[in-house]
Amino acid sequence: MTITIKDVARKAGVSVSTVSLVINNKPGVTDATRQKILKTIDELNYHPHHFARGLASKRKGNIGFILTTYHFSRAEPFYTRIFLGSELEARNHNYYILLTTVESKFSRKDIPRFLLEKNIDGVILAGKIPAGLIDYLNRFDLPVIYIDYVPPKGKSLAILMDNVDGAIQAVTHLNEKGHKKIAFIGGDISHPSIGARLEGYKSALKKNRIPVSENLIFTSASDTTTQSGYEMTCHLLEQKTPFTAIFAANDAMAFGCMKCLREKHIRIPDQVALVGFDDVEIASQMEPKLTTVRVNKEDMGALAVKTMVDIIHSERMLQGKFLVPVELVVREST
Amino acid sequence: MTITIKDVARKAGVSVSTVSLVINNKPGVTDATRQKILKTIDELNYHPHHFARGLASKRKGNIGFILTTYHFSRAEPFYTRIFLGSELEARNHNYYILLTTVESKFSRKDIPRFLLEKNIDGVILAGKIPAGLIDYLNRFDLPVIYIDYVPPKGKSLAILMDNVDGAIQAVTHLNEKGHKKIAFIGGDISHPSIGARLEGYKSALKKNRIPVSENLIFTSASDTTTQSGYEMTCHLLEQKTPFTAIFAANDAMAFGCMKCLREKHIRIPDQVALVGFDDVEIASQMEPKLTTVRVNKEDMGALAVKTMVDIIHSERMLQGKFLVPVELVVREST
DNA sequence: ACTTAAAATCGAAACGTTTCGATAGGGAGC
DNA sequence: GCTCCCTATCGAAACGTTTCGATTTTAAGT
Repeated sequence: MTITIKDVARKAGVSVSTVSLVINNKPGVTDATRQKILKTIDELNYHPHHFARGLASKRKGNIGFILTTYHFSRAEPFYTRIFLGSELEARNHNYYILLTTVESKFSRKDIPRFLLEKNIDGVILAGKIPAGLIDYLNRFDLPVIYIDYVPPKGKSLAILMDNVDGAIQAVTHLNEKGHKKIAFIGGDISHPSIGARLEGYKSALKKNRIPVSENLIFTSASDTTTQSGYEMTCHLLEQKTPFTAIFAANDAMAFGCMKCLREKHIRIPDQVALVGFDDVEIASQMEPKLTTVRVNKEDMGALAVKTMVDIIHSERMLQGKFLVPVELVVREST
Repeated sequence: MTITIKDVARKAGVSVSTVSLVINNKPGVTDATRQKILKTIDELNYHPHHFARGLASKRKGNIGFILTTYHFSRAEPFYTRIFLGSELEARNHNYYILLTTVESKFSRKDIPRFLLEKNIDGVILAGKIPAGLIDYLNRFDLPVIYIDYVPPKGKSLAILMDNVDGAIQAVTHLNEKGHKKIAFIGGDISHPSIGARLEGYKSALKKNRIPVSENLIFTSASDTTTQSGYEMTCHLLEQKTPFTAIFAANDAMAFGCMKCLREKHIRIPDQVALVGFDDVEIASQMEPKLTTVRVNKEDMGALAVKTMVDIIHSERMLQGKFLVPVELVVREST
């Protein structure tokens, strides 16, 4: 019933092994033969049997994709979009993505089956992943790529958004709009992304010969929520240090800033300009629409897969950090 | 390096085929032998090779899951959650879910690879799927299960939320709160879910001996957006027919109702009570928090997989509609 | 204890590929 | 025309299971 490589070989008048060479794009086949086989494959509508391939070769043709249930199912489709980019890119390379979620706290019952069955050529981890699982993973010599997260210890390959550059773009933009007194509303500085954004903020100020004033930097909040953004902004206002713009460490905090400014009847952007970071879905639906920094999420996912395929084929692991460029989206708040 | 069924057989002192029987839970093995083999499997930490299994048997151990890119990546994680339920359930049955997205308009280039390679035992389609793809699918004799969608023609098996019952619950709740004059704000009646909700509305009124007044039924909008909800509510108010409650066909429209009522300084729930449908993420964050009807999305996904596994093992296709129960979530708007 | 049927266990082929050592074919150099 | 080599092609083993017919064991009936 199903069409096998034998059918192709017979119809094309060659041996099975020659067809195999063609399928796998290997050298050592005359161009004429190759064309003939390709034509036959097309005519018969032949598709190699994934399982048979996986059995015979050591390659699995699958890439694992792990994220936490929380990250996957929350309303802001950040990791969902990253996955989407991965899936699309994987198709180009004829890989399947095996998506699985794990709980935020590690449990041995939770170990993805594709790991137990050694059913993948590599694994992509998106977002923060429980340390226990990372430890478990490191026991295999499987290629691992992190997206938007760097494990605290050990060597790794991570794909991250360029937070520093994003902050620089944001602050530079404010400066070009004439702002000199720019506040930073942050929190949880220990989080690498937030730290990087603060770093970019300072660096942009220096580049523009604006002195960095510690009075304008607010990082005492323990998280980066709308509530914290609200509170930090109130502190900023109470303190009376003059300022004309705010760079918030992420959009959630920026929404908090908006709320506080609105309550005090301070108009955005006339009296205070505001920039966020992340470009979450509702950023463009606020009043005023929020100027913010965006990363192409699909690109991050695609880059992870592309890199993974490279690693699998070259059989050499890579290490380090890939910084994906970000882009300033100018809207009404500046 | 990797542990195979042979290693298990050797260590347990039995033949490979006996081990195979045990792995597959087949009869014809002494309990003593079974226990011994099970123990050995555990000791060696053996896991059957997915590919080899797939090759030797005709079963693939994979279930395809298709939804449109649009449905997957929008902010309201409805289908994402359904997928999550499917994935969790699939683990219990030792199936992998192969997730892929397709564009909303069909293109031959877009046919999921797992279909071309015949790499799945069945396929689950969530949400509206392009007709071209459905036609293509029907050419195989693959089990197909639809979630939250029924294809317009042909026999099918669909898992749907119980819209009629949800509407009855909503209206009955309003009635219990003392409301007799309840308006229906809908739109796009041709959409099966919306039609069913209207039907449930009418049916609940009749059950409670409240006359159905066509003056209180608004279905002329062409879609079911917040904007339409807003406009319909304005019409309702202009018309002057007295009413004390609104049942909106979905949460988006309910938000539109809220906006209109707020503009006219009509207080919710004091002057007008409001019920929505769907329980989208932000329903619980509105002011006032919206009373609405919720379906357990994970359950829908899990049910689809459970049913699929049944079909695969029994080798008999099922047809019809499975209605998943819904639940009224009472919040501040009533 | 001996026969016999049923139950348990075994052995080998088959699934559709890849891979690698073997073979055939065709020029170049003499 | 005859070697020699290199390249293109081939054949068969191997991958880790399942499946089914064959064989052995067990237990029941005498």
